[in-house]
Parts: sequence; C-alpha cells; structure tokens
Amino acid sequence: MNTSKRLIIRLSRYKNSLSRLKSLGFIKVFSDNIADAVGVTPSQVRKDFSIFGIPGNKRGGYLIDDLIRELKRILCKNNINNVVVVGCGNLGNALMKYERFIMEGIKIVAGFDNNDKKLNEKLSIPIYHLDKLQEYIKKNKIEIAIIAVPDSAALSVTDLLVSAGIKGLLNFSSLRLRGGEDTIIHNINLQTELESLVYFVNAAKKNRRQ
Amino acid sequence: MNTSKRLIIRLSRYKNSLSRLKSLGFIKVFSDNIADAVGVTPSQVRKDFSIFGIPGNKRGGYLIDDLIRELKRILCKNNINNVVVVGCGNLGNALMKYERFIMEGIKIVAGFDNNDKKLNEKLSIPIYHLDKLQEYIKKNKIEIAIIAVPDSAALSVTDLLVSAGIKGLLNFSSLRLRGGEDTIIHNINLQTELESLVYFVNAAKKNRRQ
DNA sequence: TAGATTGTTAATCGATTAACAATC
DNA sequence: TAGATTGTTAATCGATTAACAATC
Repeated sequence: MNTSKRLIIRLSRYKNSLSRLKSLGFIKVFSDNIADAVGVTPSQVRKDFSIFGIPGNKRGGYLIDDLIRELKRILCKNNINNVVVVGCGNLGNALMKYERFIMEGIKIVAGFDNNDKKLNEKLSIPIYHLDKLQEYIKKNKIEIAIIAVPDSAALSVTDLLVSAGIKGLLNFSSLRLRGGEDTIIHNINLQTELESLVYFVNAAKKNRRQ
Repeated sequence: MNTSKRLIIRLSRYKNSLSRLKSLGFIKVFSDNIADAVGVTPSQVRKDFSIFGIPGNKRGGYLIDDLIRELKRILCKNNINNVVVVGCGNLGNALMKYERFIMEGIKIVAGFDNNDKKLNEKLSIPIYHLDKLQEYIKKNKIEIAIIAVPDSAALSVTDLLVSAGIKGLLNFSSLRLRGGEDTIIHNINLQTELESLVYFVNAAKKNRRQ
C-alpha cells in the first residue's frame, strides 16, 4: 500500500476537520465539503479514502461518524500511545504540556534531562535523570520518543533511545537524524521552517517592487 | 524560477551542513560530500545550485566559503529579520527563547499575550498586551509573526496580523490557516506530526509480526 | 593526457487531478 | 427516471534521478 507521509498527514487533517464539521451539526459530508474544509481537491479526498477502503455512498456522501471512526482506527487512536520526552529545556517542557497531544490518544508519560535542577520540580509529569532513560523505556515498553535536546547531545541520545528499543522518534534538534532499519525518525527543524518563510516573504517583496 | 518550499528547505539544510563541514576543516567540497551530509543525491545538489546559478569548478568542486556566502545571501541572512510571537503560553515562550533563531539572523523582538500575568515578567524580550499588537507592527514595520495561540483565537489573531501588514506567518495552532494574495503562511502542526509518526510505528510493528 | 567532477538535458518516478462509468 | 456523487482509471503535472557532454 502506498502510504507516504503526506498521505497520512492528510488523513490526520481529514479527521480534525471532520470533528469540527461534526460539532457544527453535520451528519453526512461529501468529498466536496471535506476538500473545502481541508484545502485539497475532492478527487484527492476520494482517492485517499479508497486507498484505505473507506466506503461512501454513491449520491449519499459519507456518514461523518463512520468516517471519523475509520480514520481514528487507521491512525491507531484506539489505544493510548505512551511517549517520553528527552530534553526538558524550554521546548521540551512546552511539548510535555502540549494539550493537543493528550486529547488525541497520545500520552506523555515522562521527561528526561541531565540537569538536576529540573528533576525536583513538581509537575504532573515526572522528570527523571538521563541515567534512568534506558531502564524506563525497557520496563514500560515505550516505543516513541521526542528529542528536544541541544544539537550536541542529539546523536548520543538517539543511540541511547534506539538501543533501548525505541521505534519512532520525533526530532526537534537541528541535526537531521536518520533512522536504521526499524527506527522511524521524523525531523522537525524550526529554524529551517522559519528560514524558508523568511525567504518567501522577501522573494514576494522583491516581486512587488518590480 | 521554480522555488518550491522543499527546494528552499534543502538550501537551508545545505547551509547548515556546510557550516558543520567548515568547522571540520573542509575548504572545498564536492556535490558528493554535500549529498552525503544532507541525505540527498549528488544530482539533486548540483541541480539545486544550478537553479540559483551557484557556480562550482569542474573537477574542483565548490569552495565552501563561497557556497555558504551565496546560500546566506539567497536565504536573506544578511539583514536581520525581526519577528514577533503572538501567544506566550508554553510553546510561545519556548519559541521566544529558541537560541537557533537568534543565531541565524532572525530576531524575536516582542511577544504578545492577553494574560496580564505574563506582561510583567522580567524577560530579555518584552511581552505586551494584544491590544498593542497592531500599533507595534506598524510602528516597527514587522513583517513576520509566529502564531502560538489556542485554536479558538487563531483566526482572529491572523486577521489582526494581516490587516496590520504582516506578510509571513508561522502558524503553530492546529487550525490550517490559508493566506491571501500577499500573505505567506507556513503551518506546523505538532499533533499531526506526532500522529503520523505513531501511524508508521504501528504499521511497521504489524509488518514485523507477519 | 587521463581522470574526475560539474552543469544540464532527458528519463523516470511518484503524486495529484481530471474524467467518467457505475450506481444510488 | 433524472440528477448527483462515489470509486477508479487514465492523463497530467512536478520533482527527482540518471546519464553524459563539457571541461578543468
């Protein structure tokens, strides 16, 4: 099955938009409605659904509850996914408290840091010393981790995580990490994102001037 | 010129990798070196450079200093780009303190929030009340803003920003914002990113079981 | 000169869109 | 039945890669 990252990201967006449409009172929706809500073409919507065998009704569109249920099932939102955060600086801390994760079946169960000051803070989510990282992951069978450490520590932390059994990594350091055979790594580089925005703003400005 | 977002993101990565190679003592590099460092093909590297007319030497590769200078010029890193952050909750706060921005010619000059508690905190970057947002943007000719407000406020804040003259928006709310004619919006949806990672980890697990 | 690398063109690949038959 | 919408196939589009002539 052709499941590119872009496809899965779209599924996630469909789900979110559908929840909004549902709260607006929609019972059924057409590919057209979804397309408008998400900003893609109706063809794309139908194609995406057909890849996963999500059925609609000819002339009747899709039942919104069925759609949401199916999308949640595909995106593994029926069981709770436990996640750890490594690096509890500004960004790591913000991610630990990010409410949207909690809402969506993703539970951040612990943070890890090597700064002793942070270990004793009284938070709803405990922060442990990095020394405890591998033990914790193995004991609690954690599969997913978020990396929010400084670049200088990113590689060694990744090695620790992978050898402890982590299968998926969301990397916020600006080092582009590459996973081995059975490790999936998604990189989010905030600097690069902002940098590309700056480029396009300035490029548009030049255009206007001409 | 065909400047897709992906292309610009690659330029930014080239620049970052080249800085690392330079600190390792490299004077000149070949498209092969860069490709290895960034994780793309050598063809891609040469193609990307040729789109911007960045010259190399047949048989001699590229001079690393020239390359970095050219990339910085293209990415508008010669002048400082002032940026405001709207929404100073956990995430907004972390972004205001993100050192990588500062290092790269991007300067966060102010934060805005509607929570009075935050306004009086003594930080190196001042936080003002949302009431002052439009005035500040106009007075200081700010063109780029980061949105880190709750979803419920995202649309109204965007309207405020655009009508005050903001040209580029980095949006961290989970509402997918779409820009008008002369507003460029890049959306970063942390929930969706983590959700897609969860999908691929679980999909790989199913594969292994079979 | 022989060998290596760029710069560019053509080929390939993958993803999106258009079109339309099936059908409710 | 007429009209509307899905599901799928074929066409299109865009991005990446391979190949190779130019040349240092």
